Amino acid sequence: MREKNSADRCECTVIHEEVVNMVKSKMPDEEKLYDLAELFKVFGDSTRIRILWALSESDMCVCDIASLLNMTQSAISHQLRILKQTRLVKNRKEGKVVYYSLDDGHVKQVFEMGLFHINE
Amino acid sequence: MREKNSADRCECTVIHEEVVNMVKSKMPDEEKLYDLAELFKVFGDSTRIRILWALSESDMCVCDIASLLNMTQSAISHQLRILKQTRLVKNRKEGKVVYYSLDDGHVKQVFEMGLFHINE
DNA sequence: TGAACATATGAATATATAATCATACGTATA
DNA sequence: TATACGTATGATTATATATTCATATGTTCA
Repeated sequence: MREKNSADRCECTVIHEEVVNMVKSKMPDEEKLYDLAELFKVFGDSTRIRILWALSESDMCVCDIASLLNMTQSAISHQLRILKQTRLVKNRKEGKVVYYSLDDGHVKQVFEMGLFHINE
Repeated sequence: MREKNSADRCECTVIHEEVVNMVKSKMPDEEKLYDLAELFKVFGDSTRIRILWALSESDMCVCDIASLLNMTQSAISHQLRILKQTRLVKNRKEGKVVYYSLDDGHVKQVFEMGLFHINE
């Protein structure tokens, strides 16, 4: 029955039904794959990735980052919010100044994985 | 002089000029970070990530994938083109049928890295 | 050769999202 | 307490991109 519905939607004959069923049984939860895509999406923007890279070198305040990347304070602040929501960065407030830093060590590992691929 | 320009753009005083200069000297090439963002962007779509995951289980033809993911053949075909351009998948033709498979082993590693983060 | 089918693709549409702009908020200090 | 400054944020705009739709391409087989 599920196959029928799929066939309706994909408008083509299932060529290898056994393969499809096997793969379907092994696929992770839909939700988990969506979360994974969301995580990668955060890394998939050059502004955010440059912010993350910068923070892997040193904690910095919003103004520092804006200066470093030659962008407006507002643009940086918006992106930092996204990075914070994803728990990739955290911040601490000292008076008027807010310092941002990486929230965990995985960020660097994900970077290295990506560069490894590119450098081939 | 570079600092002046940055200050113009970021519309705020550089708070820690030494930090900014230090980080600036350690940042990878702009181009490399853009490439990295582009790579992650490809992973940052749930359709593409589900395709990649499926192909990590078994080679499949376009029709199989469309059936598996309950999407149209056209949508899958468009996404496969992007995955092929990024050299994440490759294909072989057998008659009318085109079989897609992962182009290298890094894909799986990148997945695992991402899931590791999510599962915390 | 013509019909059927698997796949690819250009154009159009719909939606997501990054940057900008104006402004609000919070803190230090004069 | 008024001003200056660092930061945050809602609304708008501009752009990117995922999907759909219609159709083209290429292959098999009768």
